[in-house]
Amino acid sequence: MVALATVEMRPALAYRHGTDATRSLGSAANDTDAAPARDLWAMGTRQTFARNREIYAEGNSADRVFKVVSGAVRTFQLLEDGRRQVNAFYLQGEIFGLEASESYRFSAEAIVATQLVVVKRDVLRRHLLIQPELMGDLWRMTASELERAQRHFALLGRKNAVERVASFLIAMSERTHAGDDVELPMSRQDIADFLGLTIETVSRTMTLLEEQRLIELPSARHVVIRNRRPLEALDG
Amino acid sequence: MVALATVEMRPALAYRHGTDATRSLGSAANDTDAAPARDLWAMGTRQTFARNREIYAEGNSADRVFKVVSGAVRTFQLLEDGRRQVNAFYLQGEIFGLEASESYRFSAEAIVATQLVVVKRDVLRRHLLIQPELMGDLWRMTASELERAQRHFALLGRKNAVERVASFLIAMSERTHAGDDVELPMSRQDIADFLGLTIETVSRTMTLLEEQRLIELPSARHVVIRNRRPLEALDG
DNA sequence: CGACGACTTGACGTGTTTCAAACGAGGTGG
DNA sequence: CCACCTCGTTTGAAACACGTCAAGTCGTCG
Repeated sequence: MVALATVEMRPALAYRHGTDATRSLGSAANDTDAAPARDLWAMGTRQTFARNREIYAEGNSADRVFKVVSGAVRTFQLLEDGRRQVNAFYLQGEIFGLEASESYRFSAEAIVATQLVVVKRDVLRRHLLIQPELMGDLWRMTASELERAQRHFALLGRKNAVERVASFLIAMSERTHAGDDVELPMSRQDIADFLGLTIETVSRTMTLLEEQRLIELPSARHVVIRNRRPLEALDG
Repeated sequence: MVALATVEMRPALAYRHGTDATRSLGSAANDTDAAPARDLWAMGTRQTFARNREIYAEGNSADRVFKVVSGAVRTFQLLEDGRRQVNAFYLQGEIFGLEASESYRFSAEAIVATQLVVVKRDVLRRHLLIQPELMGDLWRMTASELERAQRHFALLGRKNAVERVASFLIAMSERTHAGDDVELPMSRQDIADFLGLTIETVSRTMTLLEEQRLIELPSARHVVIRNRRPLEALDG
């Protein structure tokens, strides 16, 4: 798919691929040129959501983009028969809700009490008129989501329960950048629906990893990575 | 994710979402304004690949974009232990190989004898300097890929073998737009690696669908959809 | 302290994988 | 033209991983 990003547009708003989306759309770093209103997120409003509160629903008009200030968010789809597919989790500094289409294709909920920066579509649109090179950033953000989706998809394709849970824990530990201590904001059910497993299998697998001394479980939501290498070996 | 597409850039190169990518990047329709070299693909070169020939490998510099003229292409990743995850199939008129990063994240191979239009990254880059609004098209193309990946991912998440195969057949019949007759260019192994199943399960499932009169199988690669509704019901 | 929700553990059932063999279409050579 | 080979596909039987159903434990909050 042709890497153009660095070529025709100066990376005023550098996007670090595949990792966090913190610095996208001019949030923090690389603000070398001091054009006014370069930081899109500064134009946003803050909003807090209580645990399990809906942020938007699938099918709603996609009129806002969000960035997580604190807390955690899940996006998901409900299948007719009640099965739920959790599409992604978004943690501090990560961006979600950017759609190329008219409406949201997933629902979004706060997993725990969550603070967000919200930018309205109109604002983003007006911003784009002034700064058309922002379009490149939108592209890279979507590309990054695509990469994440493809990675996740490879995981669901041909991996067993242990590999899935291990991959998940490794990914979480990398995203929270808190070393070997991982505080999970989401429930076992969330994890299960994310990994395409049942809650019981997730639980049993966690216990198994603990028995094998790969992790410790001081509490259900607190995981300590004890032996990272073999855990990463289970990953891709 | 904020629908901006139709707002700040005129859809010189309309992209039909989620379906085929034929008309993207100015190939055919909507060329209302007759700027020179508006059709990017006209600037490409043709290239043919024999069955099972590599088009590019994972990790190669992402220096070309491709459009399928005839034939079919698969993109995939190989896991260390030899397992293969087929990421996508590309049929006539569809575009692949567009990366926002520096290198290809999948390998691509011709499934059957395949003719492609190839556009070099340099050409696309130069094109973008003249026509920066093309960037919006790149974005929409990536967004469309994302949508496809997410759809596929929901499929792998929580669906059984029958549902997966049914979804696959429905999707193929829609993409080939040849009514109820679907000619499958890919092998059972390709399908299995795409759906996250084994070749035996795919085969058994096909037989099962035939026994239930939902499809006919004049030959292994030729599927006739006999009863579309119940098949679609198995889909999402 | 008691109750509720989240998580864990156990026993059992089942769908998919695994291993193995047979089948069938297409191609080659006698 | 038929025997033979090959490769992809189908079919069968058994093993296994994960799901299901059910009970129990843990932690939190009133």
